[in-house]
Amino acid sequence: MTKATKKTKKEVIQEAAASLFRDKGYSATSMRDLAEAVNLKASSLYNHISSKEEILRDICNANARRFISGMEEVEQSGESSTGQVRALLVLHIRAAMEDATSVTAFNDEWRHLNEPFLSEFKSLRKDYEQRFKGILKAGIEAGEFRPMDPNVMLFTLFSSVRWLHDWFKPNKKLSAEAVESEVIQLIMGGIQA
Amino acid sequence: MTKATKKTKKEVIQEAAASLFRDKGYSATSMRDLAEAVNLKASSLYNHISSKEEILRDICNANARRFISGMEEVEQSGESSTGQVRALLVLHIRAAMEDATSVTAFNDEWRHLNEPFLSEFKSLRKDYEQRFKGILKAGIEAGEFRPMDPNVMLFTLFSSVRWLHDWFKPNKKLSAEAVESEVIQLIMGGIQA
DNA sequence: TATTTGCAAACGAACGTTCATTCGTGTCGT
DNA sequence: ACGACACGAATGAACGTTCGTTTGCAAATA
Repeated sequence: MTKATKKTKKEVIQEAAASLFRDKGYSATSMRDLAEAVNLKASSLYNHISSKEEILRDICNANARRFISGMEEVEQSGESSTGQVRALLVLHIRAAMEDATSVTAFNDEWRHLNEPFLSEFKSLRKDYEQRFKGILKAGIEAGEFRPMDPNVMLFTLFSSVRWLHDWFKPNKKLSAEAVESEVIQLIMGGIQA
Repeated sequence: MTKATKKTKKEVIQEAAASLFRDKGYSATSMRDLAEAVNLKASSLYNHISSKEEILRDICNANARRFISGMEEVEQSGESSTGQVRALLVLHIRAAMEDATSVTAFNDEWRHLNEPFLSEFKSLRKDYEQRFKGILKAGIEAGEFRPMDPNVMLFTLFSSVRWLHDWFKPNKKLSAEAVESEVIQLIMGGIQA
């Protein structure tokens, strides 16, 4: 073993699930698919997890935590609006590239949560959006960004970094760092005054 | 009524399906859900369509046609690279706003196609991407756009307009025209030299 | 020995789809 | 104007399959 940290079987299952959710979607991924991916039978999964939805819930919560704590760090940084947006872009881009499977589930599959978790999740998400929008508004008022509808700005920013987990495979010609810097350049160039 | 043509039941079913596919995803939408949405029983649907997958196929094909014919028009326009990209952005934005449900299925659910339709679709998509990328490369070489990896450019453009079908609801404060012009401004500002 | 893990078997529910049948409507030949 | 007939549309019942999950028990691990 080259890896020092030993993964629990539960973590192995969660990662395999995230990968299947990305490739086929939550609904189209069966517990038998998942079991096969971790060399078990479907019934054995339940020694480690309590339901299919719990897996999705854990994935969504872990990612929500990641983004919210990143947001908090940015808010307390004292940076300019430009610096804050740049830092948030880095947060999104790194997450998409380092944890592609997990972020996909977070982005695309959360709607399959059941209540009350669905509402909880949506409210976390809304909160994050509001705080992001606040930064954009401040930047517009400060004259750092072009005058523009902050909603359009916000969702265009969000979307621009959403393709990464879908299409990006690092290679010789195009490193992760290069992608990061080019995407940021492109987007910041579009919003700056 | 501006539209003279009466919708066939098949079209009604297709539109209801597109809407359900957007809200719940293809896999999570059952034929009984769909039947209920058009006030029928599941078995009755098969008087009008031949399978669940056929519905998805029709949605994907209709949208593929739309984008490809738009691309052909742009290629023959003799516009500058800037003008061509701008026209393609309009194409994507209008499609997302006028046909939100259909475009969503097109964007997100095509992977549930079975062979051989899946491969056919992917090859159409690839072709479209290559032609779009060609325009971007020409713009870079002509000095109209910043020197940048064309793949990063391409996929960032694609993604930027993908939020529209998800989030945009026209209202008094933000018309479709305003969104269109602001998004274009933002993106073109990001890529122009 | 006590606890954790895995598995075969089985569960009810839901899935997409097929089938025989029914009902209404328009079109025949007469 | 008439019954005969074809046809599009809708239905309830049922098909075989797959779904997520539970159960009882054996093997491994502590």
